[in-house]
Amino acid sequence: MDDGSLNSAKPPSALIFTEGGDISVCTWNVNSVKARLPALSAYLQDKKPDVAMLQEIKTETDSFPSFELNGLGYYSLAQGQKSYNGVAVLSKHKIVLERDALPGAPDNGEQARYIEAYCPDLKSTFISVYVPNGEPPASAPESTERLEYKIAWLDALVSRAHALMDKGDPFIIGGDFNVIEYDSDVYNPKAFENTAFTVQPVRQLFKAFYYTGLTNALRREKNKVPVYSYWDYRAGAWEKNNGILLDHLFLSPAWADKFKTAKVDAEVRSGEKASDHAPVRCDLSLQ
DNA sequence: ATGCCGCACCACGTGCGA
Repeated sequence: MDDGSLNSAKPPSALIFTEGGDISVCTWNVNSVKARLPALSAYLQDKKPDVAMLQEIKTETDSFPSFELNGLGYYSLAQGQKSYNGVAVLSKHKIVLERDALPGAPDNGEQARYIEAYCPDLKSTFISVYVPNGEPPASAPESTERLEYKIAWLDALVSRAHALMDKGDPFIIGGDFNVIEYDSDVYNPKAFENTAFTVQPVRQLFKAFYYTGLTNALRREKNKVPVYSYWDYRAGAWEKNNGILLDHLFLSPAWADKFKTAKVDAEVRSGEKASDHAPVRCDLSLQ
């Protein structure tokens, strides 16, 4: 079972774990792992993150490109579904699957939005999350079903964070939270007023992550200009810097103590066949 | 802004994303 195709051969260039070094972790909504394979490979070779949490792989678990990524020196674990959603964890160090669904999720994990991987070398759990969008479909603009699903999902995620915090072991949650925490996180707050990204219960649940004792890596940086991680493909959003900050890395206390830097690798958004999200990356000291 | 763009799929239109 643990020698399955998704986590099989030892990567040829597996990084040797060195005491006292730094490690780098990132989260990236790739908007289809297959369409993004060239850009993803380039990014992994450029930044060499030790662990990458991916969202919107948009493919089934069995068709995740684990062999290609293995060739780049990464183990991978994926939880996919056809066409939509799907999450994965890549790691230069061996990882084992802990959970492939969020405990207490409103649909019992029918939508692939959560994966939890444990890394024995780093003695830490890494969790990739893709929080539901929550906006109603165009065909039923008044419906609140999706928003209710999002709220229930976020509520379950906060509960999971509490449970992990109670266990006391190090962990990092990375993902596309689909929440606009502050008005300054979006180019045009007015346009997102009273949407599933900003409504009070959604923002409240985002704040609840801080109350569990988690640290938002990007917020440790004092940025003077708006920092975004998503730019719509449409209407020249990237060129106009019409972005939104949606992607975050949450660190458990042990990791927060080792925080060095965090940033959005925004230049990735301008690359060939780019995702509409850029990676968010954090360097951590192992000392 | 009803839309734009890019992605996947029983694919040459439709649903979805944020």
